[in-house]
Formats: sequence, C-alpha cells, structure tokens
Amino acid sequence: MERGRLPGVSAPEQIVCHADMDCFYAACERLREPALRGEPVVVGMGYEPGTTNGAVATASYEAREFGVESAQAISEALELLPRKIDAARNGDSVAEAGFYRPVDMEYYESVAADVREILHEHAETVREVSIDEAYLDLTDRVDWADVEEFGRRLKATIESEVGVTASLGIAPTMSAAKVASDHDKPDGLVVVEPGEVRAFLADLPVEDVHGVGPVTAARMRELGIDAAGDLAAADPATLESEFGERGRRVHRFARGEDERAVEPKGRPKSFSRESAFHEPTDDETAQYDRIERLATAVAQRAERRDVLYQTIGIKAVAPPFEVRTRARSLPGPVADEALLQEVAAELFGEFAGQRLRKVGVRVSNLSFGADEQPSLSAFGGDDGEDPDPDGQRQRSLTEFE
DNA sequence: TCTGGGGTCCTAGGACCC
DNA sequence: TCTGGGGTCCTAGGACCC
Repeated sequence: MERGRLPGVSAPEQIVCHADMDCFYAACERLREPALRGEPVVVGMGYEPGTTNGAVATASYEAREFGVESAQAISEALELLPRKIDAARNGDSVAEAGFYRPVDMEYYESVAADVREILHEHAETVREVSIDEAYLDLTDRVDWADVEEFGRRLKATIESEVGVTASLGIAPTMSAAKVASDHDKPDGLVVVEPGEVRAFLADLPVEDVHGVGPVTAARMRELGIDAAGDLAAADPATLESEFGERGRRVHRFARGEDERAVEPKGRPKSFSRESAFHEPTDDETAQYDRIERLATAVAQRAERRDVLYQTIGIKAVAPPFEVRTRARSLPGPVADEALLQEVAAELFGEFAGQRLRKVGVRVSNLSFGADEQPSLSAFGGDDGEDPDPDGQRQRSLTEFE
C-alpha cells in the first residue's frame, strides 16, 4: 500500500484512473425499465410523479438536448421538456417529451455496489468519491503502454456485467485523471501520459480545473485568467494572496502537479439531513416539526453506524439563499436521540418563526464504536491516520492555581 | 419560475490556557 | 500587571464537489 515514498522526495510516478458513470441515475432507471433507452429521461430529487416539485438530479443526454440540466427546478425542466403522458393527453408531439422518475437511492446503491466490485477487482486501491465516481491506483497493475487496453477491458466489463457505461480518465495524477474522464463523456476513454498533462489542460476553461468553482472562476477572469493554461502560468504568490491556500493548489493542478496518492476514503466527519419546505414558510410549528424529524433521522443513522457525536448543529436557510448555522458541543460524545432533538430545537429557537426555505440538522465531532476497526498503531504500525485517541478528550475538572 | 441533499476543507475571530 | 507570544478548541461562514 505504502510505496516507500521518502519525505521530500517527489511522488513516484503513479498511474491513476478516474471512473465516472455516465448519467448514473438515469442509466439505472433504464436498466430496470428498458423502454426508457434512447428516450429523454429526467431523474428528480424531491420529485413525485404528477407534481412539479423537486430538482433535476440527472438528465440523460437526450433530455439535455432540450436544455434540461442538473440542479434545475423540475418545474423549469417541464417547460423545456414536457412529460410524455401529458403530451399524449394534450395531443402534443410525444417525440418532444420525456420520462420523469423520482430518485430511488436504494436501487442505485445496489447497482453501484456491482460496479464497485468490478473496480476493486481491477485495482489494489480504490477511492470511492461518490455513488458514481471513484479513483483507481493502477500503478502496480499496468504500464503506460497497455493502459488503454486495460481501460477498454474495464469499460467492457462494467457494461456487460452491470449494464451501465463508464467514462474513464487515466493520467499520472488524480486531478488530471478527473479532468480526463470528463473530457470525452459519455462512454469516454482518455489517456494522458506523463509529460502531456499541462498541454492537455492548457486550452480548457479554468473552471475545468478541479477546485475552481463558479465564484473563483469569475474572480480569475477578472484577473485575466480564462484558461487552465493561464492559471498554470500565473504567479503563485498572487494566487495565494487572492485565493488563499486553494489558489496555490489549483495552480499546481493546472500545471499537472498533484502529489496526492490514491487512498481509500477514511471515516466520515459528519452526518446531516436537511430538507426544503414546499414554499418558504414562517410557520413555527411546521419548522420545529421538521427539525425534530430531521434530528430523529440523523440520530438513527448515527446509531445504525455505531457512531457517537459530540457536536450538534442546525442550519436555517432564508430566501433568497441566506445560510445560517448554529452549533453546540457537548461535554462528551453521545448517541442520544432525545438529546439531539432537544439541542437541535434549542439552537433552532433563534430562527423559529422567520421565513425559511429549508432547515437542516447535523452532528459532527464523531467517534466510532470500538469494534469498528482495530487501530493499526496498536500493532506498532503507522497508517498516518487520524490518531483519534478514543474521542474522549476528557477535560479535567480539577484545576490548580 | 433562481437553488435539492449530503458531504469536505479552509479561514477568521474569540475564548481560554500556559 | 496588559505586556508578549504560542497553542488549542470552538463557532460561523464560504467555496467547492457530486
């Protein structure tokens, strides 16, 4: 696992593959409902058939042709692309309409598990980023000479055994692999060899660099940084003063420099649940009610995973999109549904009765059950992982003057 | 028809300790 | 005594990612 890297010595050459499932939720819906193949498909979260609520989680490429995009309100998507049934009922062109389905995470998880299994068969180390995305460390498996053939086989295996398609990016760094997988979607396979990374990135828009979002991209444009190549050529000290540590990091990414090794994902840092009201509301009872339900859900999730939490927080979002958070730490870690509800309600009190669009509940400062995983350091190993003693940082109550 | 839900990391200021 | 510095923990907010 550890490849004998010495401190101060640059990373050994890696071969990283980033796998990204194409329109994953829509692909899953097509898997169990083949009639959706080749048709525009929109998967909505918070969507219920027949309604106009919710937002687009995934739109198939056919749906995108109509202007439907992810994160769009379902109501907006429906204007661009009506539902098939509605079109049929109204005597409109069915060809200009699509299928809408609500998100069904449980089913998508089951499909993702099958994909994951294949990924793990193809690499020693896999880092799962999300349900439909993962990095593979191929360094010990292939050479650059046969990396493309490897990619073709992996894609073919996923397609034949699971029935969904993946886009792969293979490169010497994680950040470059990530961009590469996106470069030829869907069903893409892009290999960027060492030494080619900077040239590969140069002409791409700056927001294609991992870590550059809309806010940073807009500010970079004001500085004359439009393409990743401009970012690569920019003065790192200026970037740091403008954007902090992130400025330096994305500068390195744009230059093809990224020392991160592919490592499995560690344990979660927080759990949260949030939910939006149908309409912004100032109804206190409804708000407290929602907070309580979210608190219960979070508590139960923590309990299922055998996790204790020490910090409890809430979130209140007022229109247009003002996010307010409050948090309180307890003297020690607990797993206590009633207490979580109580503290969440108390923290929420500050905002109760205001017009709110959504609310949320979060726990953090987690400690994991002792049976969760025996510490490697107990055997003299050092995995460099959070030494988290036992999470119990007991503060001494006795003090000496 | 502005913005659904679940996360991570970074920054900045204040409290508190030595 | 406010004069200095170092360090940690906590909270709130912002940006980003999928």
